[in-house]
Amino acid sequence: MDKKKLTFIEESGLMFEQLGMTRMVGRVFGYLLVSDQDEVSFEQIREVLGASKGSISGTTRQLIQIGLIEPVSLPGDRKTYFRITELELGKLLKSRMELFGRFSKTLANARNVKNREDSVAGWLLEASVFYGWIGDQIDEVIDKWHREKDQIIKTKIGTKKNE
Amino acid sequence: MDKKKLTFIEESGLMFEQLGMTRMVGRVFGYLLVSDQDEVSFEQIREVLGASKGSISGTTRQLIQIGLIEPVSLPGDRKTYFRITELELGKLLKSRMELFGRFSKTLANARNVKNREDSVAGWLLEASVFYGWIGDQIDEVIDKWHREKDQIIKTKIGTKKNE
DNA sequence: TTTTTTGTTCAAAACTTATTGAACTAATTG
DNA sequence: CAATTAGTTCAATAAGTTTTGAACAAAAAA
Repeated sequence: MDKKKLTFIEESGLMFEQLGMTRMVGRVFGYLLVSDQDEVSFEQIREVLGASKGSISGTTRQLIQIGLIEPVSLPGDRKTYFRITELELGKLLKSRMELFGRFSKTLANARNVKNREDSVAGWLLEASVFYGWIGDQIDEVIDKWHREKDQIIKTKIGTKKNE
Repeated sequence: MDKKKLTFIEESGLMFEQLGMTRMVGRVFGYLLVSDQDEVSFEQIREVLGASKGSISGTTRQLIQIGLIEPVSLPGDRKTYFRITELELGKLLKSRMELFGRFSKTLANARNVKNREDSVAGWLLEASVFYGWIGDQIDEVIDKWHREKDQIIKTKIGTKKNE
């Protein structure tokens, strides 16, 4: 396997780790991203990543659960293959934003628990409104993306040439 | 200490854990949020949370580093006190969005590593543009918040009464 | 200067999470 | 049906992280 690809796979592992998932999740996802095949077999993943069957089994399960990859089975072939789910963009972001929604609720709750209307209480009110509001705003931005993406992508590629 | 507050402190711990920080970080922050004092001493935090000095020392350091709390010292008092930093809203969100910026770069990089212009490559282009673009959009949304927050908060409180 | 207070540091312990590997199940082939 | 292949499960282990606690440093008080 191409050295560049292996490097990329490790990078991907580290990135996913930073996003709160495991390194192995990032590696498997990274491998499927850069593979030159449409789908890759369980055994091939295990071999390239040098991991155990148990590890690949658990990791692919997680990735399927998150929705980042999907299993593929072929007639006349008992192996399981995997491929990248071409996610609707914004879904991952939306799910991350839900964390902020919960953060917002916790902040609102903090306010109820306080015995004093001090400056922190004022800030808590503002913050809980903010994090609630921002969720809706981001939904709108994502809608805008779907409406205008062709234009946005064209523009982006255009400007890239002049960098 | 109020039972409601202790419950809140634990909730806060769990939430911060989910955001990728430690439980103790969440607890200290939670305690400062709901405390009825403007600032709280090191020893008081240690006592309420039933943790060691070493633990409080490391945790407060982290929280200061993130910018969520700040140390306060008083003349004629050798103790260190801590209080919530009344963060400009949106800063936390912005720093989280930087992760998406990096995600975007990683996706763009994956595209360079591939030897084939397949459907995943197309998706990678779209995704890397998306995650770059969304960062700017969110900056705009945050600016909008600062311009219109008074109105937004008033509206939110108004609707809350009718829930 | 000696003592006390306040907080820091860091090695060890406790805990948590990820990974392996061997035994197992399910499905297919011959 | 027996043999083979593919993948799962789970207990044991490895790896990593957090917390403690004892020794230490800094600063103020006596």
